[in-house]
Amino acid sequence: MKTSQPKHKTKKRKRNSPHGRNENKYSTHGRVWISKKEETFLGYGRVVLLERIKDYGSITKAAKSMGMSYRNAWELVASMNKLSKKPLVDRFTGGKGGGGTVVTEHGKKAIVLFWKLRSDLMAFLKKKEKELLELND
Amino acid sequence: MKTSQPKHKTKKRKRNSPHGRNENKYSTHGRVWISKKEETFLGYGRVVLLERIKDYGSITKAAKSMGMSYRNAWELVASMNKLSKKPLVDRFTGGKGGGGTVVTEHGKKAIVLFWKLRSDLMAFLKKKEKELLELND
DNA sequence: AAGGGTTATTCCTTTTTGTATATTACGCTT
DNA sequence: AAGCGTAATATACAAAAAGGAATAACCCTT
Repeated sequence: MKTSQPKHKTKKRKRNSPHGRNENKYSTHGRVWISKKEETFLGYGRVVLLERIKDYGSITKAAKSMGMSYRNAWELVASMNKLSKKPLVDRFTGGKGGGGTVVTEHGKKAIVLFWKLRSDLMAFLKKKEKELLELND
Repeated sequence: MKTSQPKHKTKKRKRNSPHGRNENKYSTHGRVWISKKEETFLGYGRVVLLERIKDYGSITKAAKSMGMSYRNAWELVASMNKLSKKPLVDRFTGGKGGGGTVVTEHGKKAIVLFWKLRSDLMAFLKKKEKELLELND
């Protein structure tokens, strides 16, 4: 899964001062989202939710798996589908297993596209963090 | 001032569809901030506040000028100064004019540095927005 | 000594946000 | 026809965040 943590710690060493104590360094943070008509379409939480739905086939289970209330999850899904010309998920109620929700092909493309956007942002932030050294004097 | 709007509309033409109606296009948005020890140090609102303080020499007037409560502004200033090794502003109470707050040289450098970070983010977002065309099919 | 305008601080109200719970509809399964 | 687990929806409650107002402290000016 895109959002899972690596199983082992990275070998990269945390930079300490030459005197051996940890410094409080400035760090850059950022968020990106995609919107349409002043309304949020895709953001980090929404895309994670989409992935969980893809994994579980159910809004209920997806919401529970990430500690989110069903109502909140449902509202996010409704908003995303409303703003997208082609739906990101197909929902059906009743039937085998009581119903379910599946991510469409278009939804999967949206997921990939957002992760690309976000990883590029992360690279941007990492690069920019080095420019903050002048604040540390 | 960095945050003021241009006096005249830009000549750049808004892109319409070939059929003449305005489309609802996807747009990218983003935010950046600088933090230290999991606490926000500099963000958009904070830096705008710093600039207003630089212009007015007073937290009270700066806050009023941007529709912010004095209390909120004071808390932001206190947080920024607390997190910065060298203070961003010097505050003095009583005296000529009742007191005041001035932005230090280090504070001015922080302002410039943050605007550079943010303008680079804006350029990044503008570039990334073109990659969203595949969502518009 | 009084005034003025600012910083600094506290208390309380209001607004917003999130959560918990309950109910209905649905359609396949048995 | 009854059961099942889900989507869909509404209501009430709780927690948290934001905002407003009031007050004290400060020190120069007059």
